[in-house]
Parts: sequence; C-alpha cells; structure tokens
Amino acid sequence: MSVKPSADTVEAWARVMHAGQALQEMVEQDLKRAGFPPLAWYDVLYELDRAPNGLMPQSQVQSQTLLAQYNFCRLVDRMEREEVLKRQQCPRDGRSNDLRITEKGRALRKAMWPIYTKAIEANIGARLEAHETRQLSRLFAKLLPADVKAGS
Amino acid sequence: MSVKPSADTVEAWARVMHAGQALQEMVEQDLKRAGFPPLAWYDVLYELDRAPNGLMPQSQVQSQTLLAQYNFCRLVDRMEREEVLKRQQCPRDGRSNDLRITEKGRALRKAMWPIYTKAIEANIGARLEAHETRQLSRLFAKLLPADVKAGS
DNA sequence: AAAGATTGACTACTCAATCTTT
DNA sequence: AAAGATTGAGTAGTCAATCTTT
Repeated sequence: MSVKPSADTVEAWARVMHAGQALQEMVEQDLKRAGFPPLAWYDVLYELDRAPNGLMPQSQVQSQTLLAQYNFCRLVDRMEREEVLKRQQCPRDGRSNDLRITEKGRALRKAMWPIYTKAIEANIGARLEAHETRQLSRLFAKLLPADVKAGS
Repeated sequence: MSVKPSADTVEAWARVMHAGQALQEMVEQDLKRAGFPPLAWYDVLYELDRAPNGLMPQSQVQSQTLLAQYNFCRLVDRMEREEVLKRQQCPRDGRSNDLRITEKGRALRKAMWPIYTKAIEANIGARLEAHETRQLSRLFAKLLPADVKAGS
C-alpha cells in the first residue's frame, strides 16, 4: 500500500505542509490583530469548556494539544496567570493536576470563537467549495491516527 | 461561492490545521533524531542549491519561506555561522544582500534529503493511496495563493 | 522504575525601533 | 517616504535534570 516517494511526491507534500503552516499563521494573525491570545489557548479552553464541570486532568488536556509536557506546563502557567483557568489537586492521583476553566476563561473562549470562524471563512472557506472541504477533511482524518504526538 | 462556516466546518478545519502541524512536527523530529537542523534550513538550502550559481537575493529566498523578515535574518545568521551559506553585497542594489550556498551547504542539503523523504514515506505516504495524495495536493494548491505570507 | 509535573539554562521567536540605500 | 536588513529587549519554546507520587 505504501509507495516510495518520488521527488515530485515529496514536493507535493512540502506544499501541503507549507500551506497548512500558512493557514494556521493567518488565523493566528487575525486573532492577534483582534487582541486575543494564540490559538493554543483556544484549544485548551475548548476542551475544558465542554468537559463536565469545566474540569479535566492536565495530562488529558495536554494530549489534545500537540505540545510537549514541559511546554504545555508553561502554557498553563501563563493561562493561570491570566486567570482563565486554575490548577487543582487531583483527588484520585497525587501526581496529577486537574485544570478547571474559570468564568473569565469561558468568556474568553466565547469571544474568540467569532474571530476564529471569520478567519477560517476569509482564508479558507472562500477558496474551496463545500464538497472540497469535505474531501480534505476526510483525507486528513486518515492522517491523524492516535500515535500522532509531539516529542516527550 | 463562499459558505458561512458552521461549527462542524470549523471543527473540520481545526482538524486539518492540527494534522498539518502534527505531520510537520513528525518530519522535524525525524530530522532532529538524525542530527540534522530544522526543516527551515532545508527550504533555504533547496532554493539556493537550484538557483544559478547557488546565488539569490536574500529577500527572494525569504519570500519562499513563511518567516518574517527579522526572523529570517536570524536564521541566516545561524546558517552563516555554520558556513552552509554566506552573505554577499548585491551589485545591483546597495540595500540588498545576496545569499550564496557553500559546498558545505550543498552537502548538507544532499544529506538531509533521504531523511526527509523517509519521514514523508513513513508518516504520510504509508497512509494514503497515490490518487489521494494527488487529490490533496490539488486542494492545497487552491489554498496557497501569492498573498499567503507571514507578518511584516 | 514509571507517570505526571515542574524548573534552570539555553535557544529561538517577536515586536518595535533603527540604519542604509533607493 | 519606501525597501531591505538588522538589532535590543522581552516572550516563548526546548533540553536535560529534578521532584513527588504511584
């Protein structure tokens, strides 16, 4: 099933990676221009906001992002400093933290959402037809197995 | 032609961005494990290696990457320090630099290539059929117009 | 020993300001 | 003034080492 990549295939993949990077960059820029924090904050707030009681183990939230543990730890530091979430002792396991979203955090996620969707509409939605978006989504689903994870 | 994005569409796009980021991360990790510098170095060396006389204006190389000017400048600092390229005065415009790849730079690009292709084969090629790769490449071509560029 | 989390020291990125040449 | 490039100071990401609990 695997095909040894030719130079052309590799170039095509380089384009895909560059485009993905560029698209994310555009969303980041739109958020920044609107005075909001980076996309990674949204991802964290999104997970917590839909969790029961707005509460999840830190390691579980981390696994939803693509950040390494030490990196995620510092992201949580910053978010806690801005009081959009707080760390709590986990009653089930003394090694672990629970993260709990605050009201300020829920409000921030809500405020970021329209910027996020507008950026996607402007930069992406306007360039592809609906069926093409579905196609793309399906292809990327095949590329995102459970073992996709950044270092450490 | 544009469709106002629904929550589902936005989630699909979030998946696409995450997957693109994860794929790039995997290639970066493979390069690092093999003792090589980041992907951005490869992109720069690739442009210079195929340019006539291995020489191009700095700003032109920069425009091929997704880096901001100040950021690219520091990348060139690091690469020049490792002697894989060197800055030269541009005879046509006193404001501008030319970048010239060195023999060491050509050798580095050549050495990175097999790691690059192997990473793509292992992480990507093995998961999609050839026609799916072509599909994906076509869709991303529509998403990469000339105006895609990082800040400043 | 392994899992979860954190920290110190270092590297890389970012913003705003600057310098030179056009 | 605008284009190309660079720099100082501050922020974020990275690696290896560490601490606590299981």
